[in-house]
Amino acid sequence: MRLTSKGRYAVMALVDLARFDGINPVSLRDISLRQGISLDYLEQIFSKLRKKEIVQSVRGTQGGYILNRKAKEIKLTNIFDAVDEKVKTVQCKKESKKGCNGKSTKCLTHNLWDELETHINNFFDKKSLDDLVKENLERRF
Amino acid sequence: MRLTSKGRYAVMALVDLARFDGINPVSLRDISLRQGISLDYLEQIFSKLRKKEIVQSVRGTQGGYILNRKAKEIKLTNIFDAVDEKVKTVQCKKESKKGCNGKSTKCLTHNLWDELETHINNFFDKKSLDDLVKENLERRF
DNA sequence: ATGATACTTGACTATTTTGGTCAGGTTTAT
DNA sequence: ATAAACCTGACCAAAATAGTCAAGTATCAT
Ligand code: FES
Ligand code: FES
Repeated sequence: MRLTSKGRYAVMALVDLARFDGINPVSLRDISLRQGISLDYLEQIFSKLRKKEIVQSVRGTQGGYILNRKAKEIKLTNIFDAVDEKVKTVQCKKESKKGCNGKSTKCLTHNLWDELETHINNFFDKKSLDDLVKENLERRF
Repeated sequence: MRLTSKGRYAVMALVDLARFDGINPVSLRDISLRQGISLDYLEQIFSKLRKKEIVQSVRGTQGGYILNRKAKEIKLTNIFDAVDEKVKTVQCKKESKKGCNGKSTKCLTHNLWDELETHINNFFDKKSLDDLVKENLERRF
């Protein structure tokens, strides 16, 4: 089970952005430089974040991105969701009664993977962007 | 974050095998047929399980595999470990003080990913093969 | 002895996913 | 006007995944 860079970068970038929340738009260029993430890649990521209304864009010179909701109300779940970093423990559709490889019934371990998925999502549901910023400041001093 | 088939199959196969624990060796062919997993792929998986002493092999006719320890003492952690299904939330080495892309310091979110990794591993540490077999029997009746 | 069954090993490969890059826009503050 | 910054879509190389294939060796049942 690996966390992909896309998900990691998305959170990293948003934590960076959240630290300036309410002051000025933050340009991707700045985030790119500070966090060492490719600008082009960031643009892909923020395009998705904007579509899911996690951030708002400000175009033109001095533009950039700002949070579209309060940091406390942005959970990791929302972020991962926006960039399609899904937690997927099975291949088969959850709703379907069929099993993985087209079998007529769910496998021996199906329930286990459901539990696992829930367990991981719990973690993402609890953590908000605000938590992350605060934890980060604490560590700094 | 996706769970790979290799890990899923390993657990699936071992649950199947554990149900016959202590009676007879179970052949991969049988597991293959019952669980719908390619025989060749199972062989790769069991080769690793044997090397990590999760199972023992019995060669020849009527041969197969048996558990090498009690089902209660085989945790999901051990299984995933054996088949190299690692939980990896970061790229950078844990021990190293350096960051991901060779940066001189760890990133803003590094601590978060460590927490996540621990959270997931907790789940794997708790669940034993025995638990799985029992849960499965309960559901059946 | 001799099949047949089943484990053993290692190489090979197709597909998918990942982690980007690149080229060309459009918008807006100064 | 022009530079900063967002926006879009296509493209691509490398890695990971999910296997297959081939050629064994060991052991049991008959
Ligand atoms: S995981 Fe799909 S059927 Fe069990
Ligand atoms: S995840 Fe590697 S430095 Fe933060």
